[in-house]
Amino acid sequence: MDRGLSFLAAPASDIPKTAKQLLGWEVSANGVTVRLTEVEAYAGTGEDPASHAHRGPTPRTKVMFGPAGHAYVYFVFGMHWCLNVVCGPEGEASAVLLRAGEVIGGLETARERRGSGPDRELARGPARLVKTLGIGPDANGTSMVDGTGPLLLRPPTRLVTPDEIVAGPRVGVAGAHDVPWRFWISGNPTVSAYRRHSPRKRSR
DNA sequence: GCCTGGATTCCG
DNA sequence: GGAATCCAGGCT
Repeated sequence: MDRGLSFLAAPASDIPKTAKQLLGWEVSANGVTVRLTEVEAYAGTGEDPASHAHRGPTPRTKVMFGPAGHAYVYFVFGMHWCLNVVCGPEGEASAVLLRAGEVIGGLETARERRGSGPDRELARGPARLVKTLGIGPDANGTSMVDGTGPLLLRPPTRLVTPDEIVAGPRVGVAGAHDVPWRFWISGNPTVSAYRRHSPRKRSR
C-alpha cells in the first residue's frame, strides 16, 4: 500500500474520517475515470448495525475482513451492484461505499454504458457508478490500489478542502439515522438525492 | 430448506 | 408510490 493510500488501513474506529478523505479521489476502470463526490462509511462487526459485516464474516462479506484497498462488490435488489473500498486492518471489516462521482475521463464510454440522461447523472448513485465503470461481481475481492484488478484508485488531482465537505445521515439505511456517516462535496450536482429508508410494506 | 427484505433505479 | 428481480442471511 503506497502512493498515500496508507490511511485506508486506519483502525475501523476512524472509518468516518477515512471516508471523508476519499472524497475527490479518482477511480478508474475499463476506460472511465470518476472523481468521487459522495461516500458513506460503514464500520465492522458489532459496531454498526447498518454494516453488512455487523454480525461477523459470511461468504458474502468475507472480503470486508481482508486487506484495505480491495473492492467489496455486492448485489442488491435483484438487479444492482454496489462498490465499496475495504478499509481498516485485516480482520476489521470497515468499508466505504462509493455513492456518486463525476465522470472526468472516458465520457463517451460512460455515456454508452448508461444510455440516455444528463452527464451529471452518469455516476449519481452507487449502482449507476458501478455501471458507468463497467465492472461487476468479478471485481469483488480485487485490489483497487496495485493495478492487479480492473479498478484503480488514485489521489485527487483537484483537492477537496474541508470546508467543501458536508456530512449527513446515510441513505436507505434503516435505523442509525442519527449517525452522520454520509459525506459529500457541497453543491456538487453529481451527488445523489437523499432518500430516507422507506419500509416496503406495512404489516397491519 | 423456506422466507424476508434489501447500502437502488426507473417509470407511472 | 411501486415494481423489477434474486439471493444472502436468519430462522424453523
